[in-house]
Amino acid sequence: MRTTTTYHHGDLPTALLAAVGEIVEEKGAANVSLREAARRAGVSHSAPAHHFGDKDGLIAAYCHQGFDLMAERMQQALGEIDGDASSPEMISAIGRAYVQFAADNPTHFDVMFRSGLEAVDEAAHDDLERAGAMTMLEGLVGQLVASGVIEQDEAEVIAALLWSQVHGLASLWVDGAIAKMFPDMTLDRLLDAAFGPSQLAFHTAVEPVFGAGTS
Amino acid sequence: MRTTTTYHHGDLPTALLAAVGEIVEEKGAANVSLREAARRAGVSHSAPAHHFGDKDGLIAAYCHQGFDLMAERMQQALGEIDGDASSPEMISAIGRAYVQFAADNPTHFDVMFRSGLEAVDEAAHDDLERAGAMTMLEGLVGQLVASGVIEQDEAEVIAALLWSQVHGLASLWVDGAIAKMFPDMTLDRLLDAAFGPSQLAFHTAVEPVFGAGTS
DNA sequence: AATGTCAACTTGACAGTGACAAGATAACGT
DNA sequence: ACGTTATCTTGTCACTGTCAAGTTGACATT
Repeated sequence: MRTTTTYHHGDLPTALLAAVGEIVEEKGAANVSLREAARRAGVSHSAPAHHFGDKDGLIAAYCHQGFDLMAERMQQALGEIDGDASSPEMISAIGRAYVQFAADNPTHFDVMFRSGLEAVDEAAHDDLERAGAMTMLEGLVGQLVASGVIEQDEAEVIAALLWSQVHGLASLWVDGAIAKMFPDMTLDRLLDAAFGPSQLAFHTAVEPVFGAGTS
Repeated sequence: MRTTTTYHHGDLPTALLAAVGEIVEEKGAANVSLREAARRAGVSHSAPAHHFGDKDGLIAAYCHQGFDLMAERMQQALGEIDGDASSPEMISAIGRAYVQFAADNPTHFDVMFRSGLEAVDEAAHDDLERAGAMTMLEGLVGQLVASGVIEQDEAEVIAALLWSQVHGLASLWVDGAIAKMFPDMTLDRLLDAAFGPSQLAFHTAVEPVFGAGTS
Protein backbone atom coordinates (compact mmCIF):
# COMPACT_ATOMS: atom_id res chain seq x y z
CA MET A 1 0.00 0.00 0.00
CA ARG A 2 2.63 2.50 1.07
CA THR A 3 4.72 3.95 -1.69
CA THR A 4 7.80 4.03 0.49
CA THR A 5 10.76 1.92 -0.38
CA THR A 6 10.40 -0.71 2.31
CA TYR A 7 8.95 -4.20 2.29
CA HIS A 8 5.50 -5.32 1.26
CA HIS A 9 3.54 -2.95 3.37
CA GLY A 10 5.87 -0.24 4.44
CA ASP A 11 5.26 0.05 8.14
CA LEU A 12 2.79 -2.58 9.17
CA PRO A 13 3.31 -2.36 12.93
CA THR A 14 2.43 1.33 12.92
CA ALA A 15 -0.56 0.73 10.67
CA LEU A 16 -1.81 -2.05 12.94
CA LEU A 17 -1.51 0.07 16.06
CA ALA A 18 -3.41 2.84 14.32
CA ALA A 19 -6.07 0.31 13.34
CA VAL A 20 -6.38 -0.78 16.96
CA GLY A 21 -7.09 2.81 17.92
CA GLU A 22 -9.76 3.07 15.25
CA ILE A 23 -11.45 -0.13 16.32
CA VAL A 24 -11.42 0.82 20.00
CA GLU A 25 -13.01 4.13 19.11
CA GLU A 26 -15.65 2.58 16.88
CA LYS A 27 -16.50 -0.66 18.63
CA GLY A 28 -14.92 -0.57 22.06
CA ALA A 29 -11.81 -2.14 23.51
CA ALA A 30 -13.53 -5.50 23.88
CA ASN A 31 -14.16 -5.83 20.17
CA VAL A 32 -10.62 -5.46 18.91
CA SER A 33 -9.61 -8.39 16.72
CA LEU A 34 -6.40 -9.26 14.94
CA ARG A 35 -8.24 -9.99 11.75
CA GLU A 36 -10.09 -6.69 11.71
CA ALA A 37 -6.89 -4.79 12.37
CA ALA A 38 -5.19 -6.71 9.59
CA ARG A 39 -8.09 -5.97 7.28
CA ARG A 40 -7.82 -2.25 7.93
CA ALA A 41 -4.11 -2.34 7.33
CA GLY A 42 -4.70 -4.10 4.04
CA VAL A 43 -2.84 -7.29 4.88
CA SER A 44 -3.84 -10.88 5.39
CA HIS A 45 -5.31 -12.15 8.63
CA SER A 46 -2.10 -13.69 9.79
CA ALA A 47 0.34 -10.89 9.12
CA PRO A 48 0.05 -9.28 12.59
CA ALA A 49 1.32 -12.43 14.26
CA HIS A 50 4.71 -11.98 12.70
CA HIS A 51 5.19 -8.59 14.35
CA PHE A 52 3.32 -8.93 17.62
CA GLY A 53 3.22 -12.66 18.23
CA ASP A 54 -0.38 -12.96 19.25
CA LYS A 55 -3.33 -10.80 20.16
CA ASP A 56 -1.98 -10.11 23.63
CA GLY A 57 1.19 -8.91 21.99
CA LEU A 58 -0.67 -6.42 19.85
CA ILE A 59 -2.65 -5.13 22.81
CA ALA A 60 0.49 -4.92 24.89
CA ALA A 61 2.19 -2.96 22.13
CA TYR A 62 -0.72 -0.54 22.04
CA CYS A 63 -0.39 -0.16 25.81
CA HIS A 64 3.32 0.40 25.46
CA GLN A 65 2.63 3.13 22.93
CA GLY A 66 0.20 4.66 25.39
CA PHE A 67 2.67 4.63 28.24
CA ASP A 68 5.30 6.22 26.06
CA LEU A 69 2.86 8.94 25.08
CA MET A 70 1.91 9.40 28.71
CA ALA A 71 5.50 9.68 29.84
CA GLU A 72 6.13 12.19 27.09
CA ARG A 73 3.25 14.30 28.31
CA MET A 74 4.53 14.12 31.87
CA GLN A 75 8.02 15.14 30.91
CA GLN A 76 6.66 17.96 28.83
CA ALA A 77 4.51 19.18 31.70
CA LEU A 78 7.41 19.00 34.10
CA GLY A 79 9.65 20.83 31.70
CA GLU A 80 7.39 23.86 31.81
CA ILE A 81 7.64 24.10 35.57
CA ASP A 82 10.62 24.83 37.73
CA GLY A 83 10.99 23.57 41.25
CA ASP A 84 11.89 20.30 42.91
CA ALA A 85 9.90 17.17 42.18
CA SER A 86 7.88 17.29 45.35
CA SER A 87 6.80 20.88 45.04
CA PRO A 88 3.09 21.59 44.77
CA GLU A 89 3.63 22.95 41.27
CA MET A 90 5.20 19.68 40.18
CA ILE A 91 2.48 17.55 41.71
CA SER A 92 -0.16 19.70 40.07
CA ALA A 93 1.55 19.59 36.72
CA ILE A 94 1.86 15.81 36.77
CA GLY A 95 -1.68 15.31 37.98
CA ARG A 96 -3.04 17.55 35.25
CA ALA A 97 -0.91 15.78 32.67
CA TYR A 98 -2.23 12.39 33.84
CA VAL A 99 -5.85 13.39 33.45
CA GLN A 100 -5.26 15.39 30.31
CA PHE A 101 -3.52 12.46 28.70
CA ALA A 102 -6.55 10.30 29.39
CA ALA A 103 -8.91 12.93 27.99
CA ASP A 104 -6.80 13.45 24.87
CA ASN A 105 -6.11 9.75 24.26
CA PRO A 106 -9.22 7.94 25.42
CA THR A 107 -8.60 4.83 23.34
CA HIS A 108 -5.13 4.35 24.76
CA PHE A 109 -6.36 5.01 28.28
CA ASP A 110 -9.19 2.54 27.81
CA VAL A 111 -6.88 -0.23 26.72
CA MET A 112 -4.26 0.61 29.32
CA PHE A 113 -6.50 0.78 32.35
CA ARG A 114 -10.04 -0.18 31.55
CA SER A 115 -9.86 -3.09 29.17
CA GLY A 116 -9.65 -5.82 31.78
CA LEU A 117 -7.16 -7.66 29.61
CA GLU A 118 -4.36 -9.67 31.10
CA ALA A 119 -2.05 -8.60 28.34
CA VAL A 120 -2.12 -5.16 29.85
CA ASP A 121 -0.68 -6.30 33.13
CA GLU A 122 2.31 -7.78 31.42
CA ALA A 123 3.03 -4.63 29.51
CA ALA A 124 1.89 -2.15 32.11
CA HIS A 125 3.91 -2.93 35.14
CA ASP A 126 7.11 -2.93 33.18
CA ASP A 127 6.29 0.25 31.40
CA LEU A 128 4.82 2.00 34.38
CA GLU A 129 8.24 2.24 35.88
CA ARG A 130 9.46 4.51 33.16
CA ALA A 131 6.15 6.22 32.54
CA GLY A 132 3.74 8.49 34.23
CA ALA A 133 2.36 7.11 37.41
CA MET A 134 5.73 6.01 38.66
CA THR A 135 7.21 9.41 37.97
CA MET A 136 4.52 11.02 40.01
CA LEU A 137 4.63 8.58 42.88
CA GLU A 138 8.36 8.23 43.08
CA GLY A 139 8.79 11.95 42.88
CA LEU A 140 6.20 12.52 45.53
CA VAL A 141 7.11 9.79 47.97
CA GLY A 142 10.83 9.77 47.44
CA GLN A 143 11.61 13.43 47.54
CA LEU A 144 8.95 14.26 50.07
CA VAL A 145 10.34 11.73 52.47
CA ALA A 146 13.92 12.65 51.72
CA SER A 147 13.24 16.25 52.52
CA GLY A 148 12.01 15.18 55.93
CA VAL A 149 8.71 16.96 55.52
CA ILE A 150 6.77 13.85 56.26
CA GLU A 151 7.36 10.27 57.31
CA GLN A 152 7.49 7.35 54.88
CA ASP A 153 4.20 5.73 55.81
CA GLU A 154 2.14 8.84 55.59
CA ALA A 155 3.79 9.83 52.33
CA GLU A 156 2.78 6.51 50.80
CA VAL A 157 -0.81 7.00 51.89
CA ILE A 158 -0.93 10.49 50.46
CA ALA A 159 0.68 9.36 47.23
CA ALA A 160 -1.76 6.49 46.83
CA LEU A 161 -4.75 8.73 47.45
CA LEU A 162 -3.45 11.38 45.09
CA TRP A 163 -2.90 8.73 42.46
CA SER A 164 -6.43 7.48 43.12
CA GLN A 165 -7.77 10.99 42.69
CA VAL A 166 -6.26 11.56 39.27
CA HIS A 167 -6.86 8.02 38.10
CA GLY A 168 -10.49 8.07 39.18
CA LEU A 169 -11.05 11.45 37.59
CA ALA A 170 -9.44 10.26 34.37
CA SER A 171 -11.46 7.03 34.37
CA LEU A 172 -14.83 8.60 35.06
CA TRP A 173 -14.19 11.40 32.60
CA VAL A 174 -13.13 9.09 29.77
CA ASP A 175 -16.04 6.81 30.58
CA GLY A 176 -18.42 9.71 30.22
CA ALA A 177 -19.84 9.01 33.67
CA ILE A 178 -19.18 12.51 34.95
CA ALA A 179 -20.66 14.09 31.84
CA LYS A 180 -23.75 11.95 32.26
CA MET A 181 -24.15 12.94 35.89
CA PHE A 182 -23.23 16.61 35.49
CA PRO A 183 -23.92 17.60 31.88
CA ASP A 184 -22.44 21.07 32.20
CA MET A 185 -19.25 19.99 33.87
CA THR A 186 -15.95 20.74 32.16
CA LEU A 187 -12.64 19.06 32.70
CA ASP A 188 -10.91 22.37 33.29
CA ARG A 189 -13.12 23.18 36.24
CA LEU A 190 -12.38 19.81 37.79
CA LEU A 191 -8.66 20.14 37.16
CA ASP A 192 -8.60 23.65 38.52
CA ALA A 193 -10.42 22.54 41.64
CA ALA A 194 -8.11 19.57 42.14
CA PHE A 195 -4.79 21.10 41.15
CA GLY A 196 -4.78 24.82 41.51
CA PRO A 197 -4.43 27.68 40.31
CA SER A 198 -3.97 27.70 44.08
CA GLN A 199 -2.52 24.22 44.15
CA LEU A 200 -4.66 21.46 45.58
CA ALA A 201 -7.35 23.99 46.16
CA PHE A 202 -9.79 21.12 46.31
CA HIS A 203 -8.61 20.09 49.70
CA THR A 204 -8.86 23.58 51.05
CA ALA A 205 -12.23 24.07 49.41
CA VAL A 206 -13.76 20.98 50.92
CA GLU A 207 -12.56 21.64 54.39
CA PRO A 208 -14.61 24.70 55.28
CA VAL A 209 -17.67 22.76 54.29
CA PHE A 210 -17.16 19.95 56.70
CA GLY A 211 -15.02 21.68 59.26
CA ALA A 212 -11.35 20.95 59.76
CA GLY A 213 -10.30 17.74 61.44
CA THR A 214 -7.60 17.81 64.05
CA SER A 215 -5.67 14.57 63.60
CA MET B 1 -28.02 -31.04 38.79
CA ARG B 2 -29.98 -29.43 41.57
CA THR B 3 -32.11 -31.80 43.57
CA THR B 4 -34.81 -29.20 43.97
CA THR B 5 -38.20 -29.75 42.46
CA THR B 6 -38.02 -27.22 39.66
CA TYR B 7 -37.41 -27.57 35.96
CA HIS B 8 -34.56 -29.17 34.18
CA HIS B 9 -31.78 -27.41 35.95
CA GLY B 10 -33.32 -25.82 38.95
CA ASP B 11 -32.04 -22.28 38.81
CA LEU B 12 -30.00 -21.82 35.70
CA PRO B 13 -29.82 -18.00 35.74
CA THR B 14 -28.26 -18.04 39.19
CA ALA B 15 -25.88 -20.82 38.23
CA LEU B 16 -24.82 -18.93 35.11
CA LEU B 17 -24.16 -15.73 37.02
CA ALA B 18 -22.08 -17.66 39.52
CA ALA B 19 -20.18 -19.22 36.62
CA VAL B 20 -19.45 -15.77 35.25
CA GLY B 21 -17.92 -14.83 38.58
CA GLU B 22 -15.75 -17.93 38.54
CA ILE B 23 -14.55 -17.30 35.02
CA VAL B 24 -13.75 -13.65 35.70
CA GLU B 25 -11.76 -14.69 38.74
CA GLU B 26 -9.88 -17.43 36.91
CA LYS B 27 -9.37 -16.00 33.44
CA GLY B 28 -10.27 -12.33 33.57
CA ALA B 29 -13.31 -10.38 32.50
CA ALA B 30 -12.24 -10.44 28.85
CA ASN B 31 -12.33 -14.24 28.68
CA VAL B 32 -15.90 -14.82 29.76
CA SER B 33 -17.81 -16.88 27.22
CA LEU B 34 -21.38 -18.05 27.08
CA ARG B 35 -20.32 -21.57 26.25
CA GLU B 36 -17.91 -21.82 29.15
CA ALA B 37 -20.53 -20.51 31.54
CA ALA B 38 -23.03 -23.00 30.15
CA ARG B 39 -20.48 -25.78 30.51
CA ARG B 40 -19.92 -24.95 34.18
CA ALA B 41 -23.62 -24.85 34.80
CA GLY B 42 -23.95 -28.28 33.18
CA VAL B 43 -26.20 -27.22 30.34
CA SER B 44 -25.83 -27.01 26.59
CA HIS B 45 -24.09 -24.14 24.88
CA SER B 46 -27.29 -22.48 23.85
CA ALA B 47 -29.23 -22.60 27.09
CA PRO B 48 -28.06 -19.20 28.38
CA ALA B 49 -29.61 -17.44 25.41
CA HIS B 50 -33.04 -18.40 26.59
CA HIS B 51 -32.56 -16.53 29.87
CA PHE B 52 -30.27 -13.66 28.96
CA GLY B 53 -30.77 -13.24 25.23
CA ASP B 54 -27.16 -12.88 24.22
CA LYS B 55 -23.74 -12.43 25.74
CA ASP B 56 -24.31 -8.75 26.41
CA GLY B 57 -27.44 -9.75 28.28
CA LEU B 58 -25.53 -12.10 30.53
CA ILE B 59 -22.85 -9.49 31.23
CA ALA B 60 -25.50 -6.86 31.84
CA ALA B 61 -27.24 -9.19 34.29
CA TYR B 62 -23.97 -9.71 36.14
CA CYS B 63 -23.57 -5.94 36.31
CA HIS B 64 -27.12 -5.57 37.55
CA GLN B 65 -26.37 -8.09 40.29
CA GLY B 66 -23.30 -6.05 41.19
CA PHE B 67 -25.21 -2.79 41.38
CA ASP B 68 -27.82 -4.40 43.57
CA LEU B 69 -25.12 -5.69 45.86
CA MET B 70 -23.49 -2.29 45.89
CA ALA B 71 -26.72 -0.50 46.73
CA GLU B 72 -27.32 -3.00 49.50
CA ARG B 73 -23.93 -2.24 50.99
CA MET B 74 -24.59 1.47 50.77
CA GLN B 75 -27.93 1.22 52.48
CA GLN B 76 -26.44 -0.97 55.15
CA ALA B 77 -23.64 1.49 55.75
CA LEU B 78 -26.06 4.39 55.92
CA GLY B 79 -28.28 2.52 58.32
CA GLU B 80 -25.51 2.33 60.86
CA ILE B 81 -25.05 6.08 60.87
CA ASP B 82 -27.40 8.79 62.01
CA GLY B 83 -27.38 12.28 60.58
CA ASP B 84 -28.57 13.98 57.44
CA ALA B 85 -27.42 12.76 54.06
CA SER B 86 -24.87 15.49 53.57
CA SER B 87 -23.17 15.10 56.91
CA PRO B 88 -19.51 14.17 56.94
CA GLU B 89 -20.42 10.88 58.59
CA MET B 90 -22.72 9.98 55.74
CA ILE B 91 -20.22 10.91 53.07
CA SER B 92 -17.58 8.89 54.83
CA ALA B 93 -19.84 5.89 55.25
CA ILE B 94 -20.85 5.87 51.59
CA GLY B 95 -17.32 6.40 50.39
CA ARG B 96 -16.05 3.55 52.53
CA ALA B 97 -18.89 1.33 51.35
CA TYR B 98 -18.06 2.12 47.72
CA VAL B 99 -14.43 1.11 48.09
CA GLN B 100 -15.17 -1.80 50.38
CA PHE B 101 -17.69 -3.17 47.92
CA ALA B 102 -15.04 -3.15 45.22
CA ALA B 103 -12.52 -4.84 47.48
CA ASP B 104 -14.99 -7.51 48.59
CA ASN B 105 -16.46 -8.13 45.14
CA PRO B 106 -13.58 -7.62 42.72
CA THR B 107 -15.13 -9.69 39.93
CA HIS B 108 -18.33 -7.66 39.97
CA PHE B 109 -16.42 -4.41 40.15
CA ASP B 110 -14.23 -5.49 37.25
CA VAL B 111 -17.17 -6.23 35.02
CA MET B 112 -19.09 -3.17 36.13
CA PHE B 113 -16.36 -0.59 35.67
CA ARG B 114 -13.24 -2.08 34.16
CA SER B 115 -14.37 -4.50 31.51
CA GLY B 116 -14.66 -2.00 28.68
CA LEU B 117 -17.81 -3.75 27.48
CA GLU B 118 -20.63 -1.83 25.94
CA ALA B 119 -23.16 -4.08 27.58
CA VAL B 120 -22.16 -2.48 30.85
CA ASP B 121 -23.21 0.96 29.73
CA GLU B 122 -26.68 -0.24 28.95
CA ALA B 123 -27.08 -1.85 32.33
CA ALA B 124 -25.07 0.61 34.35
CA HIS B 125 -26.66 3.93 33.74
CA ASP B 126 -30.08 2.57 34.45
CA ASP B 127 -28.98 0.82 37.57
CA LEU B 128 -26.73 3.59 38.77
CA GLU B 129 -29.74 5.70 39.52
CA ARG B 130 -30.91 3.34 42.20
CA ALA B 131 -27.49 2.23 43.32
CA GLY B 132 -24.44 3.55 44.97
CA ALA B 133 -22.82 6.36 43.12
CA MET B 134 -26.07 8.17 42.54
CA THR B 135 -27.02 7.87 46.17
CA MET B 136 -23.76 9.42 47.19
CA LEU B 137 -23.80 12.18 44.62
CA GLU B 138 -27.42 13.09 44.95
CA GLY B 139 -27.15 13.10 48.69
CA LEU B 140 -24.07 15.23 48.56
CA VAL B 141 -25.03 17.69 45.86
CA GLY B 142 -28.72 17.90 46.58
CA GLN B 143 -28.75 18.29 50.29
CA LEU B 144 -25.57 20.28 50.42
CA VAL B 145 -26.92 22.83 48.00
CA ALA B 146 -30.35 22.83 49.58
CA SER B 147 -28.89 23.64 52.95
CA GLY B 148 -27.26 26.68 51.40
CA VAL B 149 -23.82 25.73 52.59
CA ILE B 150 -22.41 25.93 49.14
CA GLU B 151 -23.47 26.97 45.66
CA GLN B 152 -24.60 24.54 43.00
CA ASP B 153 -21.58 24.71 40.74
CA GLU B 154 -19.02 24.19 43.44
CA ALA B 155 -21.03 21.34 44.93
CA GLU B 156 -20.97 19.52 41.61
CA VAL B 157 -17.23 19.92 41.37
CA ILE B 158 -16.72 18.62 44.88
CA ALA B 159 -19.07 15.72 44.30
CA ALA B 160 -17.33 14.75 41.07
CA LEU B 161 -13.91 14.87 42.70
CA LEU B 162 -15.09 12.90 45.70
CA TRP B 163 -16.58 10.31 43.39
CA SER B 164 -13.30 10.26 41.48
CA GLN B 165 -11.42 9.73 44.70
CA VAL B 166 -13.37 6.67 45.79
CA HIS B 167 -13.65 5.27 42.29
CA GLY B 168 -9.95 5.65 41.63
CA LEU B 169 -9.06 4.12 44.95
CA ALA B 170 -11.39 1.20 44.30
CA SER B 171 -10.05 0.70 40.78
CA LEU B 172 -6.38 0.83 41.66
CA TRP B 173 -6.90 -1.37 44.70
CA VAL B 174 -8.85 -4.04 42.82
CA ASP B 175 -6.33 -3.87 40.01
CA GLY B 176 -3.54 -4.55 42.47
CA ALA B 177 -1.71 -1.46 41.27
CA ILE B 178 -1.46 0.06 44.74
CA ALA B 179 -0.28 -3.21 46.25
CA LYS B 180 2.39 -3.46 43.57
CA MET B 181 3.59 0.06 44.19
CA PHE B 182 3.32 -0.01 47.99
CA PRO B 183 3.55 -3.64 49.10
CA ASP B 184 2.82 -2.93 52.76
CA MET B 185 -0.17 -0.72 52.13
CA THR B 186 -3.51 -1.77 53.59
CA LEU B 187 -6.94 -0.68 52.49
CA ASP B 188 -7.88 0.35 56.01
CA ARG B 189 -5.08 2.86 56.19
CA LEU B 190 -6.17 4.39 52.92
CA LEU B 191 -9.80 4.47 53.95
CA ASP B 192 -8.96 5.96 57.32
CA ALA B 193 -6.88 8.64 55.68
CA ALA B 194 -9.57 9.44 53.14
CA PHE B 195 -12.66 9.14 55.32
CA GLY B 196 -11.92 9.63 58.93
CA PRO B 197 -11.97 8.63 61.85
CA SER B 198 -11.76 12.43 61.69
CA GLN B 199 -13.82 12.68 58.54
CA LEU B 200 -12.02 13.57 55.34
CA ALA B 201 -8.83 13.68 57.31
CA PHE B 202 -7.02 13.24 54.05
CA HIS B 203 -7.70 16.77 53.02
CA THR B 204 -6.54 18.14 56.31
CA ALA B 205 -3.52 15.87 56.26
CA VAL B 206 -2.38 16.95 52.86
CA GLU B 207 -2.79 20.60 53.50
CA PRO B 208 -0.05 21.18 56.06
CA VAL B 209 2.34 19.55 53.63
CA PHE B 210 1.70 21.95 50.80
CA GLY B 211 0.49 24.91 52.77
CA ALA B 212 -3.12 26.04 52.77
CA GLY B 213 -4.44 27.83 49.74
CA THR B 214 -6.66 30.83 50.19
CA SER B 215 -9.21 30.66 47.35
C1' DA C 1 -56.14 -39.68 33.20
C1' DA C 2 -55.45 -37.76 28.62
C1' DT C 3 -54.41 -33.68 26.21
C1' DG C 4 -52.69 -29.20 25.03
C1' DT C 5 -49.60 -25.53 26.03
C1' DC C 6 -45.57 -23.42 26.86
C1' DA C 7 -41.27 -22.51 29.11
C1' DA C 8 -36.77 -24.77 29.48
C1' DC C 9 -33.38 -26.88 27.19
C1' DT C 10 -30.87 -29.52 23.14
C1' DT C 11 -29.06 -30.16 18.61
C1' DG C 12 -27.15 -28.56 14.53
C1' DA C 13 -25.45 -25.17 11.63
C1' DC C 14 -22.94 -20.83 10.12
C1' DA C 15 -19.79 -16.92 10.21
C1' DG C 16 -16.15 -14.81 12.74
C1' DT C 17 -11.99 -15.26 15.61
C1' DG C 18 -7.06 -16.66 17.45
C1' DA C 19 -3.45 -19.63 16.56
C1' DC C 20 -0.54 -22.63 14.05
C1' DA C 21 1.95 -24.81 9.94
C1' DA C 22 3.62 -24.47 5.50
C1' DG C 23 4.58 -21.94 1.54
C1' DA C 24 5.41 -17.67 -1.41
C1' DT C 25 7.59 -13.01 -2.05
C1' DA C 26 10.94 -9.64 -1.96
C1' DA C 27 14.69 -6.94 0.21
C1' DC C 28 19.50 -7.44 1.52
C1' DG C 29 24.37 -8.92 2.20
C1' DT C 30 27.99 -11.42 0.24
C1' DA D 1 24.32 -14.11 -9.08
C1' DC D 2 22.99 -16.44 -5.07
C1' DG D 3 21.53 -17.65 -0.64
C1' DT D 4 19.51 -15.76 3.55
C1' DT D 5 16.08 -13.91 6.04
C1' DA D 6 12.34 -11.08 7.33
C1' DT D 7 7.77 -10.18 5.58
C1' DC D 8 3.52 -11.65 4.23
C1' DT D 9 -0.07 -15.33 2.32
C1' DT D 10 -2.83 -19.46 2.28
C1' DG D 11 -4.99 -23.10 4.49
C1' DT D 12 -6.55 -25.26 8.48
C1' DC D 13 -8.32 -26.25 13.28
C1' DA D 14 -10.65 -25.43 17.60
C1' DC D 15 -13.45 -22.17 19.86
C1' DT D 16 -17.03 -18.62 20.19
C1' DG D 17 -21.71 -16.06 19.49
C1' DT D 18 -25.93 -16.46 17.28
C1' DC D 19 -29.74 -18.30 14.97
C1' DA D 20 -33.23 -21.98 13.54
C1' DA D 21 -35.41 -26.11 14.52
C1' DG D 22 -36.46 -29.78 17.38
C1' DT D 23 -36.99 -32.15 22.11
C1' DT D 24 -38.19 -32.52 26.97
C1' DG D 25 -40.96 -31.99 30.78
C1' DA D 26 -43.95 -29.27 34.07
C1' DC D 27 -48.57 -27.66 34.54
C1' DA D 28 -53.50 -26.50 33.77
C1' DT D 29 -57.68 -27.78 31.74
C1' DT D 30 -60.95 -30.90 30.62
